[in-house]
This record gives sequence, structure tokens and C-alpha cells, in this order.
Amino acid sequence: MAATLKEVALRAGVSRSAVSRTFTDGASVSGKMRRKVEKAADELGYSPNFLARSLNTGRTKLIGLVSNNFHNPIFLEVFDQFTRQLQDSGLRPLLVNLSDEDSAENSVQMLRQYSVDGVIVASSTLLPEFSKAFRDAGVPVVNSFGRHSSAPQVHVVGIDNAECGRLAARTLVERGYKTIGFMGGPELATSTQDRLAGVRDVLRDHPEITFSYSYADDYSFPAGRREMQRLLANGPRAEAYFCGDDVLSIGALSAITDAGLNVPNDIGIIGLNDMEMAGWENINLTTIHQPVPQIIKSSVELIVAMLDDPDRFPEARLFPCTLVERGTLRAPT
Amino acid sequence: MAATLKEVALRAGVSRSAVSRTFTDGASVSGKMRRKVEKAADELGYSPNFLARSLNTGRTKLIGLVSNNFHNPIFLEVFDQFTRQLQDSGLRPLLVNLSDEDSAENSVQMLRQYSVDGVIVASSTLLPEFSKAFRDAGVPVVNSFGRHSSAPQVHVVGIDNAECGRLAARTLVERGYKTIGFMGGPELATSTQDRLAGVRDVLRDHPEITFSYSYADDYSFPAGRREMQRLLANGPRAEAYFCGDDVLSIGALSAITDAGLNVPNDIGIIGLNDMEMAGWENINLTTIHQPVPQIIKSSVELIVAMLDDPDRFPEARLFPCTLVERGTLRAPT
DNA sequence: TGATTCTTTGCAACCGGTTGCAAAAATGAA
DNA sequence: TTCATTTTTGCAACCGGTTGCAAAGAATCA
Repeated sequence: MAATLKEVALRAGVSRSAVSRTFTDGASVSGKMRRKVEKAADELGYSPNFLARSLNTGRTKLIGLVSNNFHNPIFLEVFDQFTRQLQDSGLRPLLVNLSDEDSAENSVQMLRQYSVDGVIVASSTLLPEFSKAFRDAGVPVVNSFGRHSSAPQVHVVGIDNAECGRLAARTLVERGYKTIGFMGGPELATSTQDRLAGVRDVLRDHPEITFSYSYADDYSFPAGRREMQRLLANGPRAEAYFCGDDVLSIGALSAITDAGLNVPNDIGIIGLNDMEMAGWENINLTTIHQPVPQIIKSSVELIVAMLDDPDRFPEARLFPCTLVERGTLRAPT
Repeated sequence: MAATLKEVALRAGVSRSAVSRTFTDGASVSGKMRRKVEKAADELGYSPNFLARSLNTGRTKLIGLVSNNFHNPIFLEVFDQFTRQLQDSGLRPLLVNLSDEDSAENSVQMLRQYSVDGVIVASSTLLPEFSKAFRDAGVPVVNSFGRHSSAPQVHVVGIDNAECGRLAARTLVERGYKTIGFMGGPELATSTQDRLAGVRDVLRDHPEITFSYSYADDYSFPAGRREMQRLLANGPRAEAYFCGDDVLSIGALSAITDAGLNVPNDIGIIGLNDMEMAGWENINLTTIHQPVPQIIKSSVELIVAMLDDPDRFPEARLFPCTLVERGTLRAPT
């Protein structure tokens, strides 16, 4: 169907190299030749085959975009941003859904077989080993929304989770809450542990405050609702909870409302992410804003830089989070 | 970095064809040869380069997944399903975000340059011309969630929007609502017009019912909220509204609640899609279920079939929608 | 054992491009 | 006009694979 370079060369009556050169930036072709070739190419509807080209150049402009988080609404925002940013850099995202556990091992090999120029792992819950597998295979990799480490093994772009925990705790302390709960995400996720540690950092200076914590099974509405129902049923409840993320917060809010309690009068809730939905008037969640567009912009810039310098020394890029005041926490005293 | 076929051949002391054959299904190789080659391949960590292979076979197993809908939460479910189903069929989704208007023209050429085996256009708002551009370029294309037509120009998989309109109208009539409103999605979307026509079909037999309609700007929470606020402010409101989709419904609900009205006592709402969030206890939206997994499964099957028979005659595959009873419509009288 | 058939293997051409090199053409200087 | 220099062009090899074909080897049969 599609015309090939050879056919264009034939029709224009020139060599194949000449055709190749007119479609290669910075190659040497005279104006006359260029016009002749472009005319023939137009008539045949020719455009070069990127994959054939990639065999020579070693660059496919394909970037593996790997995630295991296809249920948290914030990831729609994440995919939106990634696709746009990658497109703006002339790169193409090859999307990999890692929700099936078994696909994890395969996906490394699969992405290598498609000769991706780089891989972006967009997940806060995937283990660092996964990202390292790409690095070990010589494929540039950036872990977005991954764990901050002082000695990163792979490039990480995200937020300082411990600092987020501190921000949440400081906020709750300022508001005068005397009993505080942390309803974290999955216990094994490093982000969860880092945030918990941050909360503890702050509360260490406030021995008058009673602190408790627990974990939701995953980042989902039902998990948040279930865990909050358990907390409400099982004993003294805290005056305010810092939840693992916004979707967990929304689940928790629904449990609280169903129990006949009022937010923020009876219980305060503070989330994390500031996804679009958190600002919906019927949710109106006070939360900690994670600068998703910046994180993604930076991730793409980093992967672009790695295309030129694959052995670039691993760095961690952290972005500050800020409090977004809405309606689920009582006003400062 | 990665080992090539030639290196494996050298190390195993065999010809390049022999190596190629051991990695090609159905090729003739003896057990002894296969073992020799696999040993060498293992030692070098070799796996074949799909893109180089594609030059000969003419198949990349790449499928363009094109959408312009990165703000409606249901599309996270859509991407989840598509990526899984494609992966299960051994295909890889190359994701294209068409939210920037300018990218529409480019994307056809771009996907051709990457030699995708097929394209899935997942959108109810993209114009049919867009899908046709692929067909005209000889690229198999399926328009998922597209408009049903009795003489389809390209393959369409989705729902019968007129029938959905009839189902919604019948439901509202049965519940005894005497004034009914249709708060549609974008006016120019064919799905909107088809649903409106379906509603009218049914109401033609019920002259006692007062009917009115209007459109939201797009499928989003703010648009639904804004339009409902306008409806509430500007005149006699209907007793129940059929909204263009769930996210519009949720926006409308928030406007209604803010106005001090009660759902379903003062106003009834019925949505369309039955996205995950519609079932959240704090939303609890009565809605029309669109069988997303089946639509996607069928779309993938269709694109797979087209790989073997690109000139397959265009067909429309429609799936039935069903009512999901929750809490935003009053009980049948 | 030799003749016949089936299986396995390597050669070489090809998929759709790029690129180093040397020859050819164009340009400038004298 | 001639010669030196620069630019443009085509040849041929190559990127990493596949595949038709014919020769070599193994298996079957008499």
C-alpha cells in the first residue's frame, strides 16, 4: 500500500540515497534535487518508515509508559499529561498495563524487543526492582511518582513523601486536633511508610497528641470506605485523619457521612494528590497538592536527557507539595 | 548493548537462518540445532528485534489507540480494558492523545510512519471523517463508542444511542414523571442527537408529558453543574432529567443539592455509562449501564480479524444497555 | 546396498531505510 | 580558460532480521 523509498527514487529518476537525504534533517541535497524528490513523493503519498529508519539510527522514539494503576482517577490526569508531554518532545508512548502480576517479568523483555528508547514507570507502588531491571538491560528509565532515596539507583521524579507527612501533621496540629489518625495506603508501599515517618517526626514534639495508624488495602474508594467503617466501629476514633490519597479520603468521607457524622465538625479529613475530583463541589476535599504536571514535565525532560547520555548519574527530583484548603478540616483555631 | 542474531549465529557456529528459524514459530529446525542455538542465545541474552522482523513480515503488532477523552473518569476504565485485551491478543497499544486539535491531521501520518497494524479510535465525539482517514490510507480501523449507522463506512462498536434514549424515556414515564428534561452532552456529538431522538420516540406517545432539552458544553463535572444551575435558575424545572453521561449527572446532582433540593424527592436524575464512580455510596446514581468490557473485547476481536482481512466489509456491532437502579430516581408507582 | 523420499541446513536476496566514501558536478580564484 | 576547492550525487555496504531455493543429510523402502 504505502509507497517505499525505492519507488520514489525510481519515479524521480534519482538514487535511493537522494530520496533518503531529502527526508533526513541536515543532509546535503541541492534545491533542485529536493524539489524533484518531493514532487515524486507527493504524487506517491510517500512518507518514510520510522521503524526501518530506526534500524540504522538506533532510535525508535518509542517510550514505554508502564503503570499498574488503572483504577485511581488521578491516573487519567497522569496519562493525559504524559501523552501530551511525550508527543511535544516527538516521542511516542507505548502503553503497558501491569495490573496482571504475571506480566511484570515479560514486560521488560517485551519493551526491549520493541527497542524502546526509554521507559517511564509511573507508579508509586511498583517495586524499585522493576525499574532496575530496565537499567540493567541498558534501557534509560525514569520512575515517576516513585520513592525518594538519598542514594537513588534509578532516576526518580516525585514528591518528598516524608515532607508530605510532616505537612499533614503540622496542619492537623495547628488546627488543634488532639487525636490524630493516619489511614495509609498499602502497608508495603514505600510511600506509605515514608509519609507515616513524616507524621511521626512532627508528633514526636507533641506528646499531648494521641496518634494511631492503620492501612487500607489499596488506593481505591471501597478500600477507604471499608477501612473507615472499621475505624468507626472499633474503638475510639480520632478527631482527624490523614488519608493515603484522595480516593481513599473520598471513600472514608462516605463512610463517615453514612455513620451520621459530620465533616469537619465531628471528624476532619485531609487527603493527598489534589486530583480534579477533590475540587468538585460535592466532595470539596482539603488535601495536599501534588504538582502532577511539573513531575511529568520533569520526567519527560529527564528521559530526553538520558537519550543523549544513557549513563547519566541517577538523581532524585523532588517537588514541593502544598496545602489546598477546602471543606473537610476545621479552620485554624 | 543487546545481542543480535548474527552474534548468536557466530557463537553457536551456525548460519543466521538457523538462529532466525529457532525463534520463528512453525519453522523447521532439528532438536539438536535448536538446543545449540538456544544455549548461545541464553548466554548472550538475545531476544529477537520485533521491529526488524516487522520489515519482512509486514506486521508490527502495534495498534494505535487514539482518544480525545482524557478527562472523563470512564476512560480510565476504557484504557485499562483496552490495554489488557490488546496485550492478551499479543498486540501493543501506541497511545495517541488527540486533545490538542492540531494533532488530528498529524496523527494519521504519524501512525502510518510507525506502521501500526491497525487503529482503534476510542471516542464518541471524534468525527467519522477522522476514522475514515485511516481506512482511506489502508489501515484497519475500528471506531469504538462511535455512532451507529445503518450503512457504516468504518467498523463501529458501541451502543444503540437511540435505544438508550428510549430506555431512559420509558423508565422516566413508568416512574410517573410528568415533566421530563434531557440534559445532553455536546450538541454536535451524534450520540447526543441520537439519544434525544430516542427520547422523543417514546414521548410522542405521551402527549401529556412536558418535555424540554438543553446541552452541556462537554462531558465534565463543571459543565453538568453549570447547566443544571442554569436550568434551576431559569424557569420551570423538570421533575426528572436524563443526563448525557454519568459525570454530567454528578455535576447536576451537586448543583441540585447546593440549591437545597433533594434527590430523588424534588428532582430525579438518570445518567448513562454506569462508570465505577456511579456505584460509590456517596453518589449512588441510577444510570444506564453501557457494557464497556464487552464493547472493548469486541473491538479488539474485530481489529484482530481485520489483520487477516483488511477489506472486511464494515459492520456495526451494538450492545444492549440496561438500567441500573440506584438512588436518584423515585420508585415505580 | 542403492534408490527414493523427507527433513534440515546454508546461501543469498530481500524488507525499507541510512551512510561512508569516492567520483562527478558546480563554484571560485587566478 | 585552467586549476583548486567545495558541494552534490550515486555506489555499495550495512542495520537486524526473514525466506525461497537448492544442496546436504537422514530416514525409509526394496
